[in-house]
Amino acid sequence: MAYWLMKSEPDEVSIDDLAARKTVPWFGVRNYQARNFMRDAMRVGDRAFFYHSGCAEPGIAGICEVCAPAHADDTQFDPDSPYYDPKATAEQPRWLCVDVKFVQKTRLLPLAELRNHPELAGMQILQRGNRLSITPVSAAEWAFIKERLR
DNA sequence: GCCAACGTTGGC
DNA sequence: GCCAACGTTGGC
Repeated sequence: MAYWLMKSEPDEVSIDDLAARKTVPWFGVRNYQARNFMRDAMRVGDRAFFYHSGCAEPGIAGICEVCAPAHADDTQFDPDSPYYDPKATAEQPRWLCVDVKFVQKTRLLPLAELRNHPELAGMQILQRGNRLSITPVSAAEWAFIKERLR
């Protein structure tokens, strides 16, 4: 079982939205590295920190769990979607998503606080210029952060 | 709104 | 295959 950090803009899907909907497809990933994590490395049962980005209070907002393996992201086929990709076809989808289910909402653990812990300095999300929306989290980082989410 | 960093595109 | 230009991400 592996651990992850998954970014979402709360305007689009917040931890409260996930709590209300129970499960959501992780649609809208348009980066090959993040797609490949979903396709090749994420497994049902993996857990992830649900991170709010692009908002007033960026940080970890909760925990979710992968509940379906990677499948075609429907938004790539929808001309009305901002995630539409004209080069994608049903036979050869380009973009995939896993489904995640709600596990718990936590206190908001701000990005600034993550940066304060030397134990977390190696986290990919904290590296300069990092933009990847899905990043792996080590077991040690997972345990350290979970302890501080109470 | 600004800006640094990064990924993608497309001409050559 | 190179690389400049462009668009996007995301914190501040």
